Amino acid sequence: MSNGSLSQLDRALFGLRSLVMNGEFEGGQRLPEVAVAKQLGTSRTPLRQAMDRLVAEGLLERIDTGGCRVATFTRDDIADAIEVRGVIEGTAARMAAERGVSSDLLAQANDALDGIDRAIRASDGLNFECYVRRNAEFHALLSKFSGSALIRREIERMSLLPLASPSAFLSEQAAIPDFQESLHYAQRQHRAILEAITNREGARAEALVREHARLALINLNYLTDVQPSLVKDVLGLALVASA
Amino acid sequence: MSNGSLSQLDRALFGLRSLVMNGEFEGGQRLPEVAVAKQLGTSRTPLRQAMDRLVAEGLLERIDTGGCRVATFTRDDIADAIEVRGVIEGTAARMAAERGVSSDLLAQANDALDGIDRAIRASDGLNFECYVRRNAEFHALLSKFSGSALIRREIERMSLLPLASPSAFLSEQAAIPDFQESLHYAQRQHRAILEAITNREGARAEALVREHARLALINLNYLTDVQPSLVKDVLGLALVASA
DNA sequence: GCGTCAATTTTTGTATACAAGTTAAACGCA
DNA sequence: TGCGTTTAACTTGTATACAAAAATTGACGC
Repeated sequence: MSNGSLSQLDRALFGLRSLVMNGEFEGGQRLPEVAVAKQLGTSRTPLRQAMDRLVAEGLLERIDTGGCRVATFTRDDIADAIEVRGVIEGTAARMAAERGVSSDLLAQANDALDGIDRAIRASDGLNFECYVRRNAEFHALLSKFSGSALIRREIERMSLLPLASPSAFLSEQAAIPDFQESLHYAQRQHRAILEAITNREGARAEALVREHARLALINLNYLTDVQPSLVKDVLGLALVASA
Repeated sequence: MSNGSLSQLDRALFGLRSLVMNGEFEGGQRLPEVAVAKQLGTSRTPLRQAMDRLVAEGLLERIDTGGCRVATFTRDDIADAIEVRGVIEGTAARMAAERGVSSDLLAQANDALDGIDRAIRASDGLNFECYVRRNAEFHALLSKFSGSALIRREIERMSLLPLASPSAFLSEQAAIPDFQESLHYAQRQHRAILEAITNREGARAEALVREHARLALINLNYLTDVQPSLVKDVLGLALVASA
């Protein structure tokens, strides 16, 4: 059961999540179990489990009379999700500062930030793939810093919501000049966050992380207002009403 | 399916949650599906769904090789859960202050607090049942104030964790004199929170709610340190290691 | 006496059948 | 034509059967 090959449940979970995120279903549409199960090449039992999990993730919602539908999000929903993610990440940073972080972990975070510096300042332009990887690494370490499994789980949870994750908008904007400047700004925030945690400045760390999270919101607005042509490529944006 | 009688899933969910919360199973014990299903008088299918939901709630955890076990909590876990609940409730309060709350909702909250006053100052001593009801009402309104369905859901989620809810420790301590004084303190915090929200003082509202949430932590410590005889009656405390 | 391997038993993961409920359509009637 | 009712098709909820995997037991050798 725990071997390399995926279980039917995992197949159904990944498959359905991908279908929904890519906007294969109309927002608000009911998902008939038999049809979707056939589409995913599995039976109703694991599909049903997958649906339950996606309901818990917030991607689907239950219908009173039975079954599930695809959830729809307003722009305000996305903004709230980003804000809450920032609030919990901020709590992780504050806890890290208050409780202290091992020098080993701090060094790992420094490494990640050095990697981001190299990715940004590469002689042959931005190494985008490397930036995304290192950025994810830094945020993962941040949630680890808290020392609380609960906090880590909650941050992961919030990051599963469409467009709420720290790297939700990265892949679409690599070529936009304005955006490259924004990466430098983000990196300065990263450095400040790590400094605050190292200096045990809890309130500062928390405030910085909250502000840092708002970059996702800024990117969302920039994308829909200035570069609407890219909107169709952003994973999960199809679920946002009138976007 | 949506009639008055409970579905098998609901029966399994409520039944299993109650069994686990009451400590009917050893912490860390594996839950064999067939046996538990028989105990709950249902079949494996709805029980399995119920288990999935309890895993999402954090009450059970999945075993790599299959199945579920009862989750165990350290005192630090409880403290973290209370802190995160406070942080999110605090965010709800701050958002309420920033975005503004309709006078109708504010009036309802005032009513709830008036009810708490009456429950505390009743001529024939504390009306405890009334206090609990009104307290829950106030906290429900607080999460509603945010105007965000996401925030409301997250607060509900955190309150499901054992001992993290705003009324987790109330029922056990009604007879303890020290505790009655603590109710007055809590009520002054309630009033201050509502005042801050009314005055659009976001930072103050957030800080007050965070501090208010810590009452749960104080009650937990008081209970285990000063009144260990009551420990066995507290719902969910059986899941806490060495308590 | 203890560790290791094999066989057995238990337990889970998955598919499927069936019943009960829900939605949609067809039909009749005003 | 519009509306209410009945019927039909579909969809979900639940139980159960079966196979594959894991845990347990017991035997055997060292």
